[in-house]
Amino acid sequence: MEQTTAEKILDVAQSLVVAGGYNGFSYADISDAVGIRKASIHHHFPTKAELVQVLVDRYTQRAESGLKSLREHVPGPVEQLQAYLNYWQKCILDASEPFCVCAVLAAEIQMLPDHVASHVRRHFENLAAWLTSVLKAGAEQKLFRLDKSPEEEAQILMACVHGAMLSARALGHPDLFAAIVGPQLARLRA
Amino acid sequence: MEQTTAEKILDVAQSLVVAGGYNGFSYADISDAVGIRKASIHHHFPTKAELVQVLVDRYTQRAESGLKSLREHVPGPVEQLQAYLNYWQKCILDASEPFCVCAVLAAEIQMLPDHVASHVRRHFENLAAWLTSVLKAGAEQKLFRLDKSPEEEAQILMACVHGAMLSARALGHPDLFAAIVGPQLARLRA
DNA sequence: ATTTATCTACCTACTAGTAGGAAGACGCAA
DNA sequence: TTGCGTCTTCCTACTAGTAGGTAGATAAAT
Repeated sequence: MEQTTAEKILDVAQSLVVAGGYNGFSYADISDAVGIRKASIHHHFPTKAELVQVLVDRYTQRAESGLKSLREHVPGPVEQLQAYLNYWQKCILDASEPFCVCAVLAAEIQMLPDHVASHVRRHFENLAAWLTSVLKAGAEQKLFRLDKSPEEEAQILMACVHGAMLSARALGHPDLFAAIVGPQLARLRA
Repeated sequence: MEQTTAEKILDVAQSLVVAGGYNGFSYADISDAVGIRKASIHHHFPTKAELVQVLVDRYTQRAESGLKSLREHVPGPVEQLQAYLNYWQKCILDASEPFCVCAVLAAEIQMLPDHVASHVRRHFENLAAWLTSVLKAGAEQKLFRLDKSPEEEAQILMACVHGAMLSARALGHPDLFAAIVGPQLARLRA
């Protein structure tokens, strides 16, 4: 077996969350897509809250290790940031993952189960921290020219990325992502 | 009577949408909050899709007339933009409307009823158009210095605003909105 | 022999939505 | 003014369908 049932469930659930948020899908939807009965999903993930929590956890960990390996394997801070933005641009353009799981969930965070909400928040913190460290490194090497502190610039950049995803989705115009995010990177470069 | 039942329903529904999106509330929730029976809501709004469509329509119209009156009654483009950002900053800080209705809905636009989705898209178009015209006017008066076209700068700004809302909500830190959006205005000023 | 994964069958609570009626408000004619 | 029909609003009572979740059996794997 190349992929466990639990992983199939998580994959399907993730794309359903990306499409419509926490309340936008049901166990029946997963059941249909995976090809097992509804009750079998409960065997792997007793409750929906638990399922989404695991899903967000997996997403956060993957993101963290992906970002970490960018820092390790991509030469300079400018290129690291570019690679991050390229990743999302590709995901949006080919519609493979047209939105960040945690961004959708953040929009409805007020009515999310507590555990899910805190995991979503943590992803935002991790991403902001990563951007901060890249910007800081770039500024020290005089590759970036920051108007504000690395922390603040990271928050601005993160907001632009999420906002760009939202605009691209709302206006049904995937190219908007690059059009919004590109100039932001350009303006940071020294 | 100072407020009709239909208006009460729309008000309650709007704050429920802001909190949890299209699938984050039910007629029963509205029923509880307004103090009428579930069936009575169907009298005013036969279907949920219709209710949300009217709600988005009302929201879009209010936004449009609000933005229009800013352009008419606030002296200069810089101040008009500032007033728009101040409005949202106030809404977020006092938690009276901590998120844009259309931004929440945009996040789940893929599974929204068609009519609702198109109304949401139109709000994004309207807002982008307003920002474009303010930026264009400001650039002509040498009050703004734009790196890109007014259209592109408007998209960037709109994305920042929505992203800032999202970050403020996700991180539970309302001040973040101003911290993100403030510098963006500052950098546009000539 | 126990654990794991799946199934059928079911439950309760809730979903959006409907049917039909009661109470009142409206205008209008005698 | 009274009385009549109509329209609006809200109600109780209901429907069919779906939500998340459970119980218990079966079969295979360890």
